[in-house]
Amino acid sequence: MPRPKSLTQSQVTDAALAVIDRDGLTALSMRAVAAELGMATMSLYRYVTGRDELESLVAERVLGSLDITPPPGEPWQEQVAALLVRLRAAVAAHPEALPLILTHRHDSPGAWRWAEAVLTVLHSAGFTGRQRLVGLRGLVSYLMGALQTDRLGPPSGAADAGEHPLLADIVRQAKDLSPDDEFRNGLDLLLRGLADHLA
Amino acid sequence: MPRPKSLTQSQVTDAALAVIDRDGLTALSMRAVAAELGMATMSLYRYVTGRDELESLVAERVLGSLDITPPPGEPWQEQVAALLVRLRAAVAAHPEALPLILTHRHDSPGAWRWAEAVLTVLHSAGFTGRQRLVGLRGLVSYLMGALQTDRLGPPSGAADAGEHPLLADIVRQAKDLSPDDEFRNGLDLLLRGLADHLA
DNA sequence: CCTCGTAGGAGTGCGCCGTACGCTGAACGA
DNA sequence: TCGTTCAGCGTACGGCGCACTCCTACGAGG
Repeated sequence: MPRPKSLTQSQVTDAALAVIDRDGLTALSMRAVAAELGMATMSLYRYVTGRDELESLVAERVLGSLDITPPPGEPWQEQVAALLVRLRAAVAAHPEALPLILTHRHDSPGAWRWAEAVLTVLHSAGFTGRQRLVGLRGLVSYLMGALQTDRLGPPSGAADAGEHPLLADIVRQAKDLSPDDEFRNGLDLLLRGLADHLA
Repeated sequence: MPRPKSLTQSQVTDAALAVIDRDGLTALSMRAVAAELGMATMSLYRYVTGRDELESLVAERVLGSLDITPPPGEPWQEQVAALLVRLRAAVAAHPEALPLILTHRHDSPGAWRWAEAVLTVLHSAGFTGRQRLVGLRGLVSYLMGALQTDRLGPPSGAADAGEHPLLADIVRQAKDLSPDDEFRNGLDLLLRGLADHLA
């Protein structure tokens, strides 16, 4: 009987993500999202209980869109790697939203589905429950840390070479290694460690 | 000639860290720090250029207090592990300050000294420049991610067992594994991968 | 076709935040 | 004693998240 809603929760979420991508996470405010939609600030509260829920929705938007079917016919290492690379890509598509995703990854259905997929691969590969625990946590920690590192960019080069020659060398070498390759190399370290455990 | 300062920058930093430890990072405000010191808000600006500098100082307080001498006579794995465990302990002593530390770790002299120490161990162990790059970045990413994971606590158990049996199993098993042991186990995965590279 | 209950958009205001600016008065050399 | 300098602080401003209150206009019952 009454007037129909003119927006959906999904549209509000999109607007929030657009603000974050364009102006950064610090620019995210109810006022900014409302402006993005051409509405009054308080109108948003018809679709969302508050800022916290809006943040959850943004995180779930990113985490819930993952393809969690591991590439068939590959060894378990490649299947795990593919799942990690996909998650990394999805988050890296919205680098400014990273802190939100880190905060909400423990109450996101999308993140649960992804974790279950990784665990399924490890289970099929023959890892015990304890090994799966250590493996998943290690992989996820590495991924989250790597995303954070990428987002901050290089160490600003302020470390002077005289006092920290090896660190300066690292900064120099990092220029010739793409973030994607670097991530994959670090990931291989973990996968190698896991394979040793299996044997 | 004028009235002497009644505080030091260090005392202001301590007060900020006290506020963070007691009431959380969101409670950190210039007003709160001033109240902690029994001063008016604007008095703080005599010691600190603004909130940003205060945050840097807090991060440096944590990162700059690290013992960076690796335990002598141990194999390189144990030396690297010790450095990582120490950094983890220092940050975990102020869990609420973690986001600050993550943000400022690239412009912190204390963090540079620590990184140089890790690289020195890897260099002595015979790793090439490229291997040191991948190794350090992998180790640091894992550490940062693990700290983040610990801070968030367990996955809130909301993942229902029916849909995600393996994940539910992980949550159950995690209860019997202390965060310290879990960290060390994940770290061993990386160290094992590194050792393989060396051979 | 008219009427009217109600869903929902918009305005206002409160209590926080960081911080720019300007005043007051204490401490010390002359 | 006086002058100078600067520590400490009061005020004010613009921005934030959010609670509350009005007013609009939609669409079903008669």
